[in-house]
Order: sequence, then C-alpha cells, then structure tokens
Amino acid sequence: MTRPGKSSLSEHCPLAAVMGLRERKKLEAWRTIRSTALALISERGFDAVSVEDIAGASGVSRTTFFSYFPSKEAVVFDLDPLEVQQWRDLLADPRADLPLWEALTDVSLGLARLLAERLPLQKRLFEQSPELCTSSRDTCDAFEPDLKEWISRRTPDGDPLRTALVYNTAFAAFSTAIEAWDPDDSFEHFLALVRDCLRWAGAGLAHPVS
Amino acid sequence: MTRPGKSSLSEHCPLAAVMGLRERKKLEAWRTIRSTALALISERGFDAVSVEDIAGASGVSRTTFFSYFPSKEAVVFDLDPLEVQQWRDLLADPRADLPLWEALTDVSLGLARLLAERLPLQKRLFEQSPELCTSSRDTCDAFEPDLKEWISRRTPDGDPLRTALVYNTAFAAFSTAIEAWDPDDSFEHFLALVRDCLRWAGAGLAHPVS
DNA sequence: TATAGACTTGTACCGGGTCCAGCTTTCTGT
DNA sequence: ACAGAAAGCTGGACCCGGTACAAGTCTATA
Repeated sequence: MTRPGKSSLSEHCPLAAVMGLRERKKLEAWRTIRSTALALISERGFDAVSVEDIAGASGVSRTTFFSYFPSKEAVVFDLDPLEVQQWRDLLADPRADLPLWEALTDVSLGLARLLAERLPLQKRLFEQSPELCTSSRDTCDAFEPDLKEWISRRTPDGDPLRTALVYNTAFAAFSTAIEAWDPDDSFEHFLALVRDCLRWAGAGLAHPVS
Repeated sequence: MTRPGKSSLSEHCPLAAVMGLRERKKLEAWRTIRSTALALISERGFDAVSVEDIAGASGVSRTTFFSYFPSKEAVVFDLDPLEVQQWRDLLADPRADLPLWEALTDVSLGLARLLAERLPLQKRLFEQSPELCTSSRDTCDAFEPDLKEWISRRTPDGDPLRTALVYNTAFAAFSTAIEAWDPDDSFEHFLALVRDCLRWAGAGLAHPVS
C-alpha cells in the first residue's frame, strides 16, 4: 500500500515500526495461524479440524503451532497480543472513585467489547460441542490472577475469601450473560445482558424478585 | 464375615440382596476400580498414574475402565451410585415452603456432605495439578440439568435467564467455599464456609461490607 | 439347557501434547 | 560487513487419553 516489501501487518499495527523483524514476524505468524484456524473451524466445526490441518493450512509445522498456542482450544479463545494490551489498560484505569462492584461492571463491559468480535463464532461452536464451554472457562481463567489482584486491592484488608467470592460471582454473572446471549441479537443487547446479570448478582439473588 | 460366598459388598449395601448377580458384580467392580485408583493417585499424584496403571491394578482391561468411567478424571470425581441416589433424594425433598435461596443453601449443604469424604484428597490433588480444578467443575456440571430444573420450578415463570444466573451464582459460591477450605480444618468449618459464601452471594456483593 | 443379551478383552487406530536434535534466521558487537 | 550468539522452525519419535470393533465369556430367562 505504501512502500513495497512492507508487511501488511503495519497497516493494522502502528507499533510495527518499533518492533524488530523477529517480533513482527512472530505477530504475523500468530495472526495467520489464528485466522486460518478460525476459517477452517467455522467451516467444518471444531472437532472436524485437527491441529495438523491448521498447521498445514497455515504453512507451519505442528510443533510451531504449539509454540504459539498452548492447546488447540487456545487458538479459538486466546486474545490477540494487542488485545491483551488493551485488557491490561482496562485494569490499569485508575477509577478508584467508583465502588468495587460498579468498577467491576465497567471492567466486565470492557472485556465484553474485547471479546465481541469472536463471540458469535464462539457461541456457534458452543452449540456444536458443549465440551468447548469448559475450555473457554479455562481460557478465561487466564484473566484470573490479574483480576483477582485488582479486586483484592479494592477489598477491605484484601480478604482472600471475599476476593475469591467477588471474583467467582462476577465471573458467574458474566458467563450467564454469554450463555444467554443470542448471536442474532445486537451486540448492545449483549452489553445490556452483562450489565443486568452483574446488577442482579451484585444486588443479591436471595430476594424473591429484583 | 457371615455366610461364605457372600460378597463383601453386602455389608455396605443392603440393596445387594435385591440386585441380581450382574448388578452386584458391576457395583463391586466400580468400587474396586475407584478405590484402587484413589490409592494409586493419592500416592503418586494424578499425572503420574495412567489409566493402564489403574486398570492393571484393578484386574481389569483399559477398555473396561472406560466403560465404567467416561474419563480418567471421572474416577476421582464421580459419585458412587449410592451417593447419586442420595443426591436425587436431596432434590426430591419437598420443602416447598422455604424461599428459593434458603432451599438452595440446604441443597448445597447436602451436596457438601456427599462430597465430604473425598474432598481432602481432591484438594490435595488440586494443589498438585491446577488443571484438575477445571475437570472437577466439569464433573460437577453433571448436576447441572437436575439442579437447573429444580431452580426453574421455583423461579417465577421459570425465567431461564434468572434460573441460569441463580444456578451459576450458587455454583460460584459453592466453588469459592471449596477453594477456601483448608483440609486441615474441620468439616464443620467447611459447612460454615458454604453457608457464608451462599449467604453473602445471596445478599448481594455490591454492598461495601456485609 | 439353549439361546439372547450383557459384559469383558485385545487390538488397532486417532489426535492432542511434549521432547529433542539439528537446521535456518535474526540480532548484536566489533 | 561479518562472525558468533540467540531465537525460531522443523520433522520425527514418543506418551497417553479416548473410541471402535470383533470375538470371546458370562448371566439371565424360558
């Protein structure tokens, strides 16, 4: 588009200028594998695509695939390196003024936006093979350490029990929203669901109706 | 202990008299495999014991192992057939008078008691290999259909979103209690944890302190 | 006691995941 | 610009969990 020999990557990633060739190639490979994988999987279904298929179609060896993704599931659920950065920014946002549960709702909505793009595909895959739901929870657990630390800092005395309870409950609410969302509905609908679930869970489910 | 030829099973299981030879042998095999597996695993650790090891030590073939347990993890987490019966009894208990969340707490406490015996071992295994936590959640999902239906019946209009939210949140509270429990503490301590977690989650976590 | 049906077994196979030794590519210091 | 260090890629061997299947063995039933 500009100079010849310039990787297509730089269009999507202004950081490319700063990265060495090594890093740039790595990111490019990551994205190639991911998009190839998603194409194959969304076409044939998760179980009908083997890691070899993905590796082959990506022009890479099986071994290399596993050097980029720790498991077959990860290629569906892992965040793009840039999105990981956005996730960290979300947690770093110094909105110390908000009460815990509101701040947590904000973070959840931010996370929802990060997941937005691949969510419809993921929901379709869930319907095909429910075992994947488990794996997705696994992958979401990648956020656990960061998020728990974030919660802990906002919890009186950093009480670990309370921290864990808040984390797990928020996670439950978030998962419920994902479960309940119909990919045919708008994305705003999904955000509303996330908000509602967190509000209800935060307000307490013991009351007959909220 | 009494008449010769009488299976040791009948001491534990008065139903044995009613069961045919087939069923009795099956239950006996199930228990042999389970206890052999737990012995090996608690000694060497989960990953260091293969299904072949278990099958071999149980005097049974690998194929047969998988006809009793759907996965290697299941041999650690599945409920004894008799316990499954107790679980169903728990759900059938017609305490329609209690409000949903209290009734749910009762059910959770009942479940806790069913899990009691193997919980210390399971917690030790969790520490060794955190991947197992996931599998345990999997296995607990075996309760999901029953429990969701149970909740749905007690939810206004059987609203599926609310049902899912209640289920997931209760599950989160229960898991938190399991996470937080130290196997060196008494079992009553664990029950108290379950109660507390459910109470807090039910009362709403958005409040600064409960 | 014979037969239908359940249970077991060995074997072969698939696919995910790890390990390793050797090769190619990029980076760094001079 | 070049040499050596370091990082990355590759194929192949291997382990293990899980499934399929055909053949055998045992229990139930009439």
